Amino acid sequence: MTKAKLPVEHCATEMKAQIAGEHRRVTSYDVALVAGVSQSAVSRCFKPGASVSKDTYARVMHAATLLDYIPNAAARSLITRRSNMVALLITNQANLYYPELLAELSQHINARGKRVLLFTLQREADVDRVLADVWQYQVDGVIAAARLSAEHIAEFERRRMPLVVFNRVLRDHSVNTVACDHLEAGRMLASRLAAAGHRQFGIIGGDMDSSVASERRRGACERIAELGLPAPVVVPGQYDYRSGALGLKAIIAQLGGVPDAIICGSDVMAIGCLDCARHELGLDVPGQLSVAGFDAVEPSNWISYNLTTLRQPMPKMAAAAAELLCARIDRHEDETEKRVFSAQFIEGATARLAPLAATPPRAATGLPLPVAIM
Amino acid sequence: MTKAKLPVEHCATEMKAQIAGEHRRVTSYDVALVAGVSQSAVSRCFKPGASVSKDTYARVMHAATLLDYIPNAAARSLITRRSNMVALLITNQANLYYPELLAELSQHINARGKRVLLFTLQREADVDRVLADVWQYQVDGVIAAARLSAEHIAEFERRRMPLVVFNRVLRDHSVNTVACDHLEAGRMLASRLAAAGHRQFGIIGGDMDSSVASERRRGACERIAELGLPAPVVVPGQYDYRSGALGLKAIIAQLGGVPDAIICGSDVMAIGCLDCARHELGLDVPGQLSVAGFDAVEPSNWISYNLTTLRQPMPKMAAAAAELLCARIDRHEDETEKRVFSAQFIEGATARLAPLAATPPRAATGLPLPVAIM
DNA sequence: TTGTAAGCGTTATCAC
DNA sequence: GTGATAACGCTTACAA
Repeated sequence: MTKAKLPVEHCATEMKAQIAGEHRRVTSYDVALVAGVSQSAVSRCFKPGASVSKDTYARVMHAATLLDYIPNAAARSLITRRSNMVALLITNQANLYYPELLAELSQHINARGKRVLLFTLQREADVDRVLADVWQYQVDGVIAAARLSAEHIAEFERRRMPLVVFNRVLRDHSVNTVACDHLEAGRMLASRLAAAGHRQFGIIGGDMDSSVASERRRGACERIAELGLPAPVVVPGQYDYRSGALGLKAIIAQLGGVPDAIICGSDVMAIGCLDCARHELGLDVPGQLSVAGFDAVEPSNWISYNLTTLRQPMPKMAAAAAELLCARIDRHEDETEKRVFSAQFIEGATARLAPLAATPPRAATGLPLPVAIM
Repeated sequence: MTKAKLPVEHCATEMKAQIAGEHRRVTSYDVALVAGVSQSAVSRCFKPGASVSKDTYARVMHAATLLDYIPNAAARSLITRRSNMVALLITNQANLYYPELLAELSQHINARGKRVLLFTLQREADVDRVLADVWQYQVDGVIAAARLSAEHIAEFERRRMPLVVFNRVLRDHSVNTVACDHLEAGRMLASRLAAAGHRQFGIIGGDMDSSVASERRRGACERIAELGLPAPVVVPGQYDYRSGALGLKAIIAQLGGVPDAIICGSDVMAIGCLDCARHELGLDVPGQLSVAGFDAVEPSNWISYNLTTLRQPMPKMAAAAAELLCARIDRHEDETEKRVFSAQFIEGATARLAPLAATPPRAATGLPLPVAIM
């Protein structure tokens, strides 16, 4: 009885050897031959929801496993014009400081049946070189966590390439965008600190490469000016630990003394600033000096720091980016949308803060308070 | 005179409109038509080092830019059997704790003209599901920073898929491997601490998912036993900050007192342990208790911690992985190789250490001391 | 150097 | 439900 079943198996192993010898790949045609059906029948078996008889399906699948057959995605994408790949443009810096971003994005994209083709950028300026590669690989869409010029945007439109820009707001451009409102976050932080009586601010910005940090700085400066407080001392930073200490010293030097509060463009700089203030300069934080950052990175929550900071809702943002892109790809939605999330204030313990009642949320955005509805 | 040149431009714009209307892509055939050459001539122009006349090249390139033509990588890979894509399998945990790994790998792979197709794993066990996708996408090779079973390895061989396993040593398998010697690192740390007089150890391991942490634990335990010291108290951990504090308390509870030293499977756990010891339990580190970790993550170097730890040479390891894989892909090198790097000891200031002379490097590996050469 | 023509391994469109 | 056949957009002998 076992003999009756052998022919197929035997044929399959023989064929596998032959295929290997010819340096070919196992194709749907080979499977068809073994299964005793047509090549198109094999193709249908691998297309979810196609009409195939139970019997055909079983024989094809059996032959396929015997031959280790897997459909070739390149050939498929040639005819379907769908690669099921999404390009992700991300700066090394972004991945370094927000490693969870990649994980979240990747999960959401995979969950929608697509894969991530990764393009990491040393600097934001590398976008040019990288985009040329992106076009070649026939990706179905792009998520760009990097700054794109007007020309870049235009090229995406010319090529009808679905695009979602992540954490970079491009005004005057009709582009799908997911971002955290860093300007608002900067304003919010300045408001909360001002409300607690801080008057003289120091600001450690990000380097010129980081639009995120500069938005935060701008927001804080705007709000400080609106409140009629003394002009803050602004110094540049590189987004890293060392910049925190350097920035703090630069601010003290420029000011000829210790400011009331220092706003840092990122948590890592804030932690650098904090360590320097406490351990090098012997300052009492927050007694003599308040220090605040942005991002709520993991260490900001550690006992040694417990930093006053603002959290970007990364998981939500990642989910939104994947959703927006897939809507354009799969449902050909044409309307562009900008989803802007607010940062969440984390009180921490490195800044003196007034009770929240004194600074209602709307005040933080600089908008007039709404009239009570009832 | 401008009119003489217009026909080509005019023809191109007209053709672009038509192509868009037909919902086709711009192909090399379209370019050929505009340039007035054959399709194969266009193909040759995009193949580096092909023989094309200066004139033909210029006309083709002109037509190509007019039409926004870019060769289709899917079609190319179909015929060349090269996708120029490399799959990278990485656990979310690995990316979270070693974000620079991704950047380094990506850079090296891009530098060799290949792209990274990213497959992130929630847990190491997800490898199964993910591998099925990997085969479809016709990648040229795979770097796996995840644990692979013997069956997985066998499948790679059956499919003749080049593979480099990263930071997981698979004994009894002929597989290209790049790793840090975590066993040795564990032994080294135990040796250095023992040499400084620590006798009673506590060990906070990684969870079962992390082979890295368990190798480290095994190495430390081995060495402690060899030295005839009391058996260490070993408690599990999740690789995160919280596990450090929980682990410390569990160890103290089991031991009925504070051990001489605690070895943590990762820096983040070590930092958690350190914060708990100092700020919660009021212990003097390293006066009453030594704490050490592994990895030399960025925060370990911050003033507040200055952790005793061991660094994996990540940049070198990433470079080695890319090199090994590309050698197999591009030069069809068949010999498998295991490149194992040693971790670098970072003294830090959270453990009491004896001067190095007392523990020469070879002793740390458990090998007999070499006879002096001179 | 250039053009012709035969694939690469699928999916899609038809008749049957 | 199933099987021919024509794409998809490219590379690569081979002939000219």
